[in-house]
Amino acid sequence: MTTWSIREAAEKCGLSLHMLRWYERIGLVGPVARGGDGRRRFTDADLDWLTLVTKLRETGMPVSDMQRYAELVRSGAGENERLELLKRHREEVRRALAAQRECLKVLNAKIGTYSRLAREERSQA
Amino acid sequence: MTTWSIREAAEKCGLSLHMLRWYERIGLVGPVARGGDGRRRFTDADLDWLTLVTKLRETGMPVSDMQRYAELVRSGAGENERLELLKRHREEVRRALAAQRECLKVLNAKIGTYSRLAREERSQA
DNA sequence: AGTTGCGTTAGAGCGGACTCTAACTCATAG
DNA sequence: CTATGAGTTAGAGTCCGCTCTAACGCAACT
Repeated sequence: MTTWSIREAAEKCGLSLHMLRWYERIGLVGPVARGGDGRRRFTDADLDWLTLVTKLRETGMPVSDMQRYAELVRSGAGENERLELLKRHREEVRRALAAQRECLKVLNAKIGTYSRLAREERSQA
Repeated sequence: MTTWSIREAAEKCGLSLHMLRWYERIGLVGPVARGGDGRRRFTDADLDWLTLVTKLRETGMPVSDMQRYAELVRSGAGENERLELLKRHREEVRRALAAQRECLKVLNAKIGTYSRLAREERSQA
């Protein structure tokens, strides 16, 4: 089974070395296995998990919620609560999505008028 | 011309009294006119601006960028830089939008499997 | 006259999420 | 055999965006 150094893992999942260590410390991932020299050896499963965690973070799930979720997954139980957490976050994401779309409309309109102004100014000169 | 107390303004734009004062302090809005008693009187223009500001914040524009934008608008100049700021933020919003969509897919899949598990468990009992 | 309520200011404090530092251990290269 | 480099830990520090506090002013009610 192939495993990855912290550096490789960082590369693969787009997090910094600091973040990987910190995520492990706070229980957001792992505990990650160590090699004979005491260094982290990330498995593919670790990386998959990190990919999920990254997506959740990127979309604004609070670290504390992710900690709770990770804890439940590690314990192998609490399916109901896990479902709850995911559903709650999904609602959050949907809300945010709507807000982004709304804002995009406003931005497009504003950018349109500014660009129009610039064009007029140029043709006037 | 109708104007609004800080309380009414807060109600209308969904920000707290604290936030309205703070936004003014840091130059994100106003300066807001005062009545004879020294209290704020928000105009409709102020409220429109606050609505925009709120949208920008909700979609993650940094406060410092909004300060800069507000400063330019107040000065009445810097159309190019304003355009820049808006375009940059639009890119950011588009990026976020894509991330949210991506995450939503993952969430739906995960929620699907958890729900399926729960259903099976129930029917097994 | 006093107390209640809404407002004012400037500044301190807080919570979240990193981000960096110091001190240490190994392993390899020169 | 020492110096370089990649890793380890625990803890301190930083940045952002609020959020709260203290001390005060004014006006209306009782």
